[in-house]
Amino acid sequence: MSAETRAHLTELVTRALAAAAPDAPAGAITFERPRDPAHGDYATTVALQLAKTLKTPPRKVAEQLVAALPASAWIEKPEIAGPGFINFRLRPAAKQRIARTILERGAAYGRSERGRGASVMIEFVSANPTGPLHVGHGRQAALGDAIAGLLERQGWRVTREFYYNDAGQQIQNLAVSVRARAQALLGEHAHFPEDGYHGEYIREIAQHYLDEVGHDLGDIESIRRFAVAALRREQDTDLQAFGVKFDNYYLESSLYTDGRVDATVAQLAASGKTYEKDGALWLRTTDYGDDKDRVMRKSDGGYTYFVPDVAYHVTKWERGFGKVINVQGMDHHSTVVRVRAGLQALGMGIPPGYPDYVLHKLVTVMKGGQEVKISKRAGSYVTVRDLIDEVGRDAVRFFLVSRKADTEFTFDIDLAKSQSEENPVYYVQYAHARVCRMLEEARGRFPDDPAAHAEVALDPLGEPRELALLARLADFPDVLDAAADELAPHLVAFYLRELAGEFHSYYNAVRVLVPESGTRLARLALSAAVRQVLANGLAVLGVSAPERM
RNA sequence: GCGCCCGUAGCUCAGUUGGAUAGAGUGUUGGUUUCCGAAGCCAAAGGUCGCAGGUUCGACUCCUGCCGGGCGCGCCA
Repeated sequence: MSAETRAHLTELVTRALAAAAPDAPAGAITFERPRDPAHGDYATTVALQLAKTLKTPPRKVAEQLVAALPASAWIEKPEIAGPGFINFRLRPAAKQRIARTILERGAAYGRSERGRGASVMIEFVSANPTGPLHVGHGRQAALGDAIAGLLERQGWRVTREFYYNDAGQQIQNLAVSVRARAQALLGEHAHFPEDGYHGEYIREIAQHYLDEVGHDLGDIESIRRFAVAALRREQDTDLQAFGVKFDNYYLESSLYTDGRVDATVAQLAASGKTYEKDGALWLRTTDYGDDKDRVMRKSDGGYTYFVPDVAYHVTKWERGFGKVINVQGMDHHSTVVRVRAGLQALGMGIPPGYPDYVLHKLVTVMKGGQEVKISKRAGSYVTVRDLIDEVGRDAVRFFLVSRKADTEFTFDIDLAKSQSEENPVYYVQYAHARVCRMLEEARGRFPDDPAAHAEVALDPLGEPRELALLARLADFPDVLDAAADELAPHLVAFYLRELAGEFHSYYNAVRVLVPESGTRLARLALSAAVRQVLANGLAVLGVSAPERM
């Protein structure tokens, strides 16, 4: 629903309410799109909602409201249906307007200022440099970047951040693994660590390391630095191929070197929310909904991982991000309560729900009819690179955001390959390419047609399919609003699938390039509007909108 | 055992924050191309919304209890 239409309908109903039911409690009037188009373009349930407080049957409330409704140039006289729905039907002129609006606004159609320029950070991927990115990271990358794209179009100042641990136990494990492989390559006897990284990439890194340093392995620290740098490069290359770009990389190690971890512990201790037991320092996270208290400082003096996590989120707050969204796998959900509890205990005035989390379920990968186990240590997991190489970047990105984050995702590689032409993304991209060709064809056949479709009279657009298409185009801003509010980019993917379907159906039923120029121009304008919305929607998801394919 | 998440058509999934007769894709079956892209379109068939209660004008949606699946439950990260 366009902003103008919403404002107009709200105005009409508000005036009718004031006239017919002055005692009605004030509340937001909402409109919905009926599932069945026969019920009109928009419907409101205010009569049903008010029936109880007004002590009047809902149907009667509806009748009184409709009787009091002022006349409008935008909508037909509404109908009452069922128990008391009020159904509105837009006049064709009101629907036709949307095409002009889209062509005038272009890439900005669907943008809003709801974020008011406030800063939001989206932290996602955040893979440690211990191996290539796996499909779970791919889901995070697709989700996080799409959410970032949504919020940018809602007027937020978005920062994409990648947080990683470059100095922990896992990194040490990586270095030891690489050293063992390097020693083996030199023909030396090497003890490979039990829980080491077994992937082939470890051997490659070891080989590259030897190529650089020769036979003298050097100390473990040199190996660590080399391995981390190599894996960071590989991850960056993959992310670039995926079309995801981060504004900032934050190193966990820096939290220690700049004293933030110690400062956080001291601050928590001062808050009175900690206690010593069994030689360790505990945080009373049960005060904030956790099911048990958590150790902050182990009896050996080291910190548990959630302490730097809290310190890290303090930096987000202090860097001015009033809104923070973390995109992580569901296996991290136990950290949600813990991190929030830590932030609360600091007493810095950070809101209880800070930060937001989008947790996604695991991606299971099927290949050759067998499940491929996702495990860094096993080294046999499917990487983001594998998927991109096999089914293409656009298909992977579209696919990975086509489902709600909290549902399990089965990515069958064989299926994705064999059916790649029937992927939803191809269907949507094909629609875009089809309009592009149409507009090109029109330029060739009717060189005298003005290019400025926005100036064209749109009243020839009256076919049911055209009106349905116009209504669908008008939904786009609402879809973006809902997707941004719910951090649910799959809504955009579904919308695009439906829009493309509506469009293909239209193009099969109606000829655009008819001799009559008024009709032709109006249909070309509608086509151009469809193309624009497809392009805008695909841009949100980070998927390209090809002009031909 | 405890906590969180999920359960909708054969399969993969939506469901507009409680609204009208439950929706797509895919698969199956049938139809469709002198003409702007058939990578398309049209139609049929396919349902105990996991089960049982409760809340109310009205429940796939909210509450309770079961059943099934996933994840987490360490002084690991």
